[in-house]
Amino acid sequence: MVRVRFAPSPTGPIHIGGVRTALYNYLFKLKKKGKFILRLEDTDESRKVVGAEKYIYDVLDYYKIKVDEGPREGGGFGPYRQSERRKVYNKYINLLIENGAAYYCYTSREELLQARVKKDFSYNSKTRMKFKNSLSLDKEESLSLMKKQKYVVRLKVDGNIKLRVTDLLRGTITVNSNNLEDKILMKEDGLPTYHFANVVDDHLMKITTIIRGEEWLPSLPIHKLIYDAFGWDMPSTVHLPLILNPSGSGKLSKRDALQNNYSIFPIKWGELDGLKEKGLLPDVQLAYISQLGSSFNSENIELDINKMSKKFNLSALQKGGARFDFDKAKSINQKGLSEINTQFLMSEHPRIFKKLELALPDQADKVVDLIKTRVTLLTDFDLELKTFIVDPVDFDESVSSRILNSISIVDLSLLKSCIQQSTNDSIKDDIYRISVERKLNFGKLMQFLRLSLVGNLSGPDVFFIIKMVGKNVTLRRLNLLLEKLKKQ
RNA sequence: GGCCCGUUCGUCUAUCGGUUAGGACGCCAGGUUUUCAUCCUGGAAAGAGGGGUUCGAUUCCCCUACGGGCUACCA
Repeated sequence: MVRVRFAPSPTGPIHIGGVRTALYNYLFKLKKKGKFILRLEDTDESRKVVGAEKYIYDVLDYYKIKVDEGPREGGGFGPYRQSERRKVYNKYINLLIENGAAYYCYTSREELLQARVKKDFSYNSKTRMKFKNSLSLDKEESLSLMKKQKYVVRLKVDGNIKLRVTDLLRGTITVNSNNLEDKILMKEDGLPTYHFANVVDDHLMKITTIIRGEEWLPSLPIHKLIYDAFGWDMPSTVHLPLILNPSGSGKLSKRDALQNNYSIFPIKWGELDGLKEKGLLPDVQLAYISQLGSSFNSENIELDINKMSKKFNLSALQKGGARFDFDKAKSINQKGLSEINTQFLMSEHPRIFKKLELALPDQADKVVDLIKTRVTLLTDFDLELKTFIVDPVDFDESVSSRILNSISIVDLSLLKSCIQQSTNDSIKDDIYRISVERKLNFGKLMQFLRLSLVGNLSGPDVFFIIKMVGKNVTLRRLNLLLEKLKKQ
């Protein structure tokens, strides 16, 4: 049974990199018919942010990623918040101390800071005896210090050992243990560090495959040593390439997103807009992210997460970092919108279509049916729907003056009676007949009609607009423009 | 600085030693459309550099360069 985990730390809004980690874990779980575990890595009291846990759940709900076991769902391997697992960590750290794989360290933060002034300093097999710890002191001294002051627990890493770790994506990585530190496993506050909690929990929660970001690759040898110290098998690992800024350098940043009007967050966080607010459909976000840094889902893009999972394969993953490209996401969104079920779209985003439904209760779905094929982002609907909701206030004067150069206001006014007497289906033919009879440019007449309806020369088919808003509104708008021009 | 990972069109990627190096987004041109958008057709555009191995290297190895990550009692 495949068991994967998504293990964010509730220190703020998760961003698109975290979403991708969650997505790949979820796709792998679906494909393998396994379990998806949510574990909150909240061992840093000082960095905990109120609302961050809720945000994680909101985001998973938004994407319809279902958690099999987690803080809210429960499950046989809980608790699923690391802050609630102190007893577990205490038990296992004692095991390591007993078998000599870990030791107590009484070195203060200040002393460490001082030691680090030398830039190549490392707390390891070569230097540890210079510090106060349970290896350098005799038993009584150590015990009395433990009572008197705060201490941490460190992993005892033996020197000059050739370590081999294997990553499913990157193959075997060899590291000399001299390059590793005696990492802190338990902090002064009695909570574990990431390295320790992660290993203990992954083992206890029977995680079979760890899929996480590349930033964890350097600590993999440390984790391997901890597994070895316990005599546990290490789960397989996949270290995903990082998502990089679209331009410039570095991993995806909030700043770059703000400057270039996109977002690295899924949904709103405080004042910060998410990709949702930027107008991307949730399915589209996932589909785009799924192909970032992999060749997966790039041809015949699949938006349905269940169908996506059938095609999913770890071998499609790329090793190099990938730049985020909002334009590509937009293009997928455009396709997604044109194919989406209109009723579903309208019910999922009531706020966008509320005014339209009030203005044209009977025609709203027909309008949306057409407009969804014309827009790229959800946020584009506002402008496109406006024509069907309110009369235009401003008219493009460069267009009206160009038309008046070849057609008089009197002739333009003929459009009114023409529309008045026509049925919806015959308007086009009737206007064409007038243009022939009066030797008027048909194109210009059409432009004028469009100008009156929309305010400029863009927008959907003129006769579609007339059919939707009705003859009365059409005539009103035509009048509005004619009156305005007469005054000039 | 040290350690680790990486490097194919502007961007995301295909290629598992022999290809006119393919696709997608973006860009440019043309077509369809009464307009705009869509849609259709076409175009420009890539193997970081240097050494090997090989009949042959984008593909395998080494070096350099460049990019990225880690280097906390943060995850």
